[in-house]
Order: sequence, then C-alpha cells, then structure tokens
Amino acid sequence: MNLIEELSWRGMLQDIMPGTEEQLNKEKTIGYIGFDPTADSLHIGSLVPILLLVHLQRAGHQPVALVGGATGMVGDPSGKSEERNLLDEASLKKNVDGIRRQLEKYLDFDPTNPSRASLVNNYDWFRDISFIHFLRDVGKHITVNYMMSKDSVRKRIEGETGISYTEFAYQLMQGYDYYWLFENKGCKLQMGGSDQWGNILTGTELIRRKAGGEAFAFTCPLITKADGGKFGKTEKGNVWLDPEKTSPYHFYQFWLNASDADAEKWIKIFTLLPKSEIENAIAEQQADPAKRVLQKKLAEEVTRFIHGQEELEKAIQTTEKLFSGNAAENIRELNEADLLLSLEGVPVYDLPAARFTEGIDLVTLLADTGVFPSKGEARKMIQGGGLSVNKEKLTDPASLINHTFLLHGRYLLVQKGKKNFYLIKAG
RNA sequence: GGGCAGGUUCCAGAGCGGCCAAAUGGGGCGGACUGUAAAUCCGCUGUCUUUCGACUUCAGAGGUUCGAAUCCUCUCCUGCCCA
Repeated sequence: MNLIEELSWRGMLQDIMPGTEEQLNKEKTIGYIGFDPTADSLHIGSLVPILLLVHLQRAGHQPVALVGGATGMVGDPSGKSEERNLLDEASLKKNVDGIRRQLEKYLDFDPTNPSRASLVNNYDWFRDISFIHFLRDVGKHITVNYMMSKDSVRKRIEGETGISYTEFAYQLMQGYDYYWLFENKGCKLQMGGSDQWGNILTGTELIRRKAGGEAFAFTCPLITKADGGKFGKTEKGNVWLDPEKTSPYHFYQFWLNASDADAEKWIKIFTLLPKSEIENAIAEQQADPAKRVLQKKLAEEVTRFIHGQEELEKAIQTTEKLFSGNAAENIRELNEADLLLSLEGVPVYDLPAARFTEGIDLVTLLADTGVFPSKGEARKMIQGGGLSVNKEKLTDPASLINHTFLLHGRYLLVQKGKKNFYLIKAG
C-alpha cells in the first residue's frame, strides 16, 4: 500500500493534485506542512498535520515541518471570518520555540535516518526580504484576479467584515515559502488541511511561473464532530499536547468521550493501527456498542503516542477509580497513596483544617476554596443537582461539611457534573 | 472625498423613551434517560447576593429628560454605492 492509498482508506485525503501519486512512487520526495505559531503549544488540531508528516516519513519520504515565524506575524485569513489580532515578536518567538520542542518529540530527526525529518522557520528567509524585492519578484507573478478567486479571500470580500491588505497578501507569503523550499531544499510536496488548498495552489503556481518547476500537493479533510461542534474543544478550552496545559488524564478523557460516529472516523486518522485491526475493532463496537471498544482503543493509542506508556497507564487507572459503578465505596477504601495517585492531574485546593473541625456549609466551602468563583454559582450548581462530594450527590446548599467527610482525615473529593473533579485538601 | 446602511449580552439577531439584564435561536454548563455516547426532554446562562435586592452593561465621549440600548451632538469602527 503506498502513501496515497494508505491515507485514502483512513479518510485523510481531500484534494490531491494530479501527478502527486506518481511523484511519490517515482522517488523519495521531500514534503512539508506549515504550523501556525499562534500559541506556545500545539493542540490536538495540529495532530493531523503531524500525523501526515509521520505517514510521509513511514512511507520512506522526507518530512519537513515549517514553523511560521514570519507568516504568523501576518495571519492567515483561511477559515477566519474576521481580521486577526497580530502577535508581537516576543510572544511569537516564544511560540515558535515551544512548537519546535513538541514537534521534535513526534518525528524522527535522527540524522542517520535517510527519511529524517527537519524543521525550518520561514522567518529565516523572510527576515531579509525587502518589500520592493517581494513586490517585484513574487507579486509580479500572481494576478490579483487569481488571488481574489481564492475561497478564503472571496468569503471575506463578500462577507461583512472585509479583509485587510495584510491578510490578503498572506497567500503570497505561503506561496513563497513553498517556492523557497522547492528551490533551496528540493521540496516537491506540500500537505495541509483542506482549508489550505488555496494557499497551497498559490505556491505551486509560483513555482511553475517563477522556476518553471513542477510541485505537488494534497490536503486532508478538516476534522469535524458528528454533532457539528468544533473538534478539539472542551468546556476547558483547547485540548493541548503539552501535559502542563492539558493533563494526560484529561487528554485521555477527551478521546474516551468521542461519540460512536466520531470514534470510527478518528481511530483511522489519529492512530497508526493497521487496517485489519481497526476493522475488527469497528465490528466489535457494532456488536456491543456499550463496551466502547473504539473509544478505549482510540484514547489509548493517541495518549500513548503523545504522552507515553507510563502516563497512559496512570490515566487509565484514574479513570477506573473515578468512573466505576461503586465509586463511592472505592473512594473510601483506597489507601492514601493510591487515592492521590489516582487523582493525579485533578486540580487541588487547600482549606485550613480548622474550618472542617468547626464545620462549614457547602456553599461557603466551595466558594472559599475557589472551586467555584462565587457563592451564587455554587448554589445554582448544587440546586441543579450537579454536585457530588466523595461521589455522593448533595442537593442542599446548606449541607454542613465537617471532618467526618474527610478521606484519610485530609481530603475531600468534589465533583461538578459527571466529569469534573476537584480535590480539596485540609491543611 | 461624497452618499447610504450599520455597530446590542459568547455568536446570530429582536428591541427603538419607562413593563429591559434586554425577545428568539444557536452555543455553553447542569439534570433525567443511557454506555463518562447519539437523539430526546427539563433547568441555568451579566456580576454579587439565601428569596428580596444591589451593582455594571447595548462601539466611545458628551448632552436632553424625573427616566435612555432607545432622542440629540461629536468621535471611532464596519459594510455597500459613487468619486
């Protein structure tokens, strides 16, 4: 199975330029994807481009990850209905460094590997380009008519917010990236999300006109959720790859909570499991959906890929403790060390032990510890039946909490809704 | 530069002197049902507060009025049309 066939059955192929498959079969090809430095960590939305590079590498080609130090300063209008805020140079640099560190973990940069990955920053070649130079050598090759016909641009022109010259010019920058990599690194392939198709074509066009060369491209469909929601968002915001920002436990939970329809699509995209294994898992899922074979496999594979085996095991352990049928007893039976271990990654709040000996009403407790920002909010949640202490639901906001509630004389497990846990420590 | 239409709470979008913390829909959060799913139904959704209520919002700054998201003036921003 060649790369294109592989990506195709995984549902990772949207648009492909004619001749791309032939090029990949003909010779070892250098291909790149751009990463946007809008934050100092990648989130799971970036997992797809990372996996495209991984697939490319596994197929014997050479992946290049481009970090957009220069393009990030301008802002890509694709998929954005409004003008972006510009990042200042300092935070941009911090973001580029953070992303660089993460990418190094997921791709093989070993110099002895003939398919070794490499990392470039387009700031390195944009830094010294003058405006005049850019207009004469790049802008001259592309008509405004061509640029305006791009979907991302047209939507903004036809829409209500308009588009600034800066963002309009973005596609030329990305196009130039491809041209530069073609000329200097022999790069003949660009990949990306399907929202990048227009920008990518500007690059191949530029290569054709400016260098008379032939370059190729394909895109991956944007990841969606079956219910139409945004992929990769939870109530806590983005799901990040950085364990400091999203704990491995929450990361694991994100995948475990995938709906059946999503799990079936995602397991093909986000894991490297072979076709037969995935097909078996899907069959198993359909036979007994309640076992959630797909979600578990998906969560395991992706968590292992990002955080490693050890963190994965801890995440599974925590999950079992917190969600098993008789969790209320489980919690009380756990010894202190296991309790803390199983709750690793759960936010911890402190409250002086004296408050518990006196006894404290639930609302005040929740507000004072900071689990809820205010008493009103805590009260609403309690009255709505959304709050449990030590896995037992409490519906009276005036419930008195004292030291008898404490696990091991020190801990109180507070739960908001089904999935949000907080640990209060008396100390 | 000229003309026109606009800027409302997370988003879309009503409201056009008091009944407005502001309809409705979406989203989000919580509950029931389940499988920590989907669909469905129910509740919450400016901030603080035990109900009462208090406080801050309708681009910004001033003004009219007992009272303004609603009227007036200027400013800023956006779209459309003309130059």
